[in-house]
Amino acid sequence: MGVTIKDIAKSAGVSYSTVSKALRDSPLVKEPTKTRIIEIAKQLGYQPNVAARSLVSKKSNTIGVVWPTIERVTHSALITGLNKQLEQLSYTTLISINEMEFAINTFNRYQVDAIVAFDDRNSKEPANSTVPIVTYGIAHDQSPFPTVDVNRRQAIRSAVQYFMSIGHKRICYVGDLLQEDRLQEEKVNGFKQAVKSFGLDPYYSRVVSVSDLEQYDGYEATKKLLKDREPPTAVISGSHDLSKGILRAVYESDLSIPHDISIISYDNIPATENFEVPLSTVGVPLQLITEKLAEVLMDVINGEETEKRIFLEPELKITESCQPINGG
Amino acid sequence: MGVTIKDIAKSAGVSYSTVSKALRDSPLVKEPTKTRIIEIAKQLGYQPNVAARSLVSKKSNTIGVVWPTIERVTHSALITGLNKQLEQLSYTTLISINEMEFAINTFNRYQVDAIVAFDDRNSKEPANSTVPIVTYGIAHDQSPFPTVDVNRRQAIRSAVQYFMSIGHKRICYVGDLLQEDRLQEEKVNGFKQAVKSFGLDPYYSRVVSVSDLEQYDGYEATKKLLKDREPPTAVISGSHDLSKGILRAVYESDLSIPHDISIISYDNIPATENFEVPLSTVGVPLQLITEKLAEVLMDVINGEETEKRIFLEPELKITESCQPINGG
DNA sequence: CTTCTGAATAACAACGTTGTTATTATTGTA
DNA sequence: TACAATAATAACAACGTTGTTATTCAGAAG
Repeated sequence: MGVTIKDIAKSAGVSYSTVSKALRDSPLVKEPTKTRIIEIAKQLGYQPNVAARSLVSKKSNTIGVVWPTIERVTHSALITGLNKQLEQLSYTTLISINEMEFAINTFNRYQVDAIVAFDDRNSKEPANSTVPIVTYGIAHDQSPFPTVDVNRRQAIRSAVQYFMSIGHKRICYVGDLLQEDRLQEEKVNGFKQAVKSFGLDPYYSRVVSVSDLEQYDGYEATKKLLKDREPPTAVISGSHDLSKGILRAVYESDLSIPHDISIISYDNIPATENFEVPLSTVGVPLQLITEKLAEVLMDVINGEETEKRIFLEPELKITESCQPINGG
Repeated sequence: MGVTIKDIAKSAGVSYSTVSKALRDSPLVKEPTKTRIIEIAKQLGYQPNVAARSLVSKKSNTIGVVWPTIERVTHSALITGLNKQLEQLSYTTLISINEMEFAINTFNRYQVDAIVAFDDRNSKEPANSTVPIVTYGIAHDQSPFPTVDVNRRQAIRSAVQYFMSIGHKRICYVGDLLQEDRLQEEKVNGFKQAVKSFGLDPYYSRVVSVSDLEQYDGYEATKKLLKDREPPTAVISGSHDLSKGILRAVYESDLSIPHDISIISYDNIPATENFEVPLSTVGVPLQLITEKLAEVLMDVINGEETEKRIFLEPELKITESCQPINGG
């Protein structure tokens, strides 16, 4: 069925070891022979057998991604980016949506070179794994593997701080998820902490809950929020999708941005799509995250020492969606 | 690094071939020896090396899923279900989000036993693959691989037919996507065809476009729709999420379901979550799809002949969200 | 007390590849 | 012309596993 180097060898009239070298572009094979062999391989539609190759070389050039929460969209953009990043390093990405322990066992059997695990709320400590693991998500101290994480707490804090610096006193955060979600919790905590340490009045500067992170949830929450006697002058949104809904609700209430309300959105996407007003954002650009992840992966593969907790610092990108409180 | 059967053999004082047999539960090994070996294997944390195993057995017990459009949520529930289904057949699922041809090459190198490819609008004919392929999506005739598909056209047609049978004359379909998406097109075509062949007035029974399939899009479209002088008495929704928005918009307009408007939603989920009124649906239950996919996969793996085009017929589930036009 | 039978285990080849070592062909030099 | 030295290719072992074949050993039968 599958065409092997032996088939090519026979067809080219050389030994199979020569074929192997030719295909790996070894200098030990004469140039004309090499090109002839490569040509034949292409003609026969040869695909190297990973099993055989990784059996002898103990390398598979593959990264396994453990992603049990496929249904939550959160990480899909990140995984897409990581996939691209790794492709450039000539690694192939395989994804398992099974439960963490099972997935890790699978990848161990497959001898992938490293594993990326997305932190799940109910993930047990990944069992004994021969393959090195890198986790992404909330860095908890007990984890024995290097973790790459975004400093979400700091992100929201920066946003609050910025709003205060331009005179805002009533700053709300939209995006508290009722269900347990550590990533969201971090942001909420960042906000509460900031309110406290900056001495804002918690009556006006409060957290608004939503049932999910989609556009409609932001819309709904903001509608309610704007009915307050004294609505906020600045809003921080917990996600890009929420922001879309927030904007919609603001416009429907015949208010304008930034004149009546300033807004900053937590976001990983660098340039936000064409809204009426370009949206200010705070967060770590996706590419920075994937680059760091790829870097750490290469480190653990090459057995190099890595920092155990890597916190990526968010960037604040201010556009016309923010304005000083007494500037209009 | 990895512990092999030879390590176990040494530790148990037997030959490695005996270990292999013991772990595969062969009757050629005496019971006490067997249990002793298994015990040692467990202690050492042995994980069989897939590379070696699939090299000799030419089987990997793995199914590859090609899913380049990870960012579109459409198929995530389906893949989750398929994963479960295959797990029960003791197959492992691996996913690649790379472009079709690349992904198929990868899976060929990995010698997966079969590949499931989700039809992508711009998928070229999958190149020469040693591994059998099953596609899911719109069945186009030129494809040389078995295809499993849902008869979306028929689904929408059934809904129209049902509405007519209970007296509705003004029936709208919400869910035309502006971007090219063959799955959506099928539904729209089913609607248009039904309107024509059933002799409905295309002025009142029309297609409403949305920019995406999310809740807010349904909300927005319906808001506009209800402003018509003569809005429809029945609405067919193109997706579950759209339906949520449609319901919301109807209620906000102080209309009631089914008194003022009847609604049927295209959906793959059998029992729809707790809305105010349980939602009527038409579609093929997810489980039926995954079962069929798994079945076809097993067939192609075992080299059995399969039907080339498998169309799953949708089911209509009517609840209180529908009512005869002159019944209230 | 041999010889046979069958159970239990050991030894070995094979899977497709890579890296190392051995062999042959080619060239340059005395 | 003979002999290194080197280039090009061939042969071979190894990776960890499975399935087949060979060996050992106990007990049964003669």
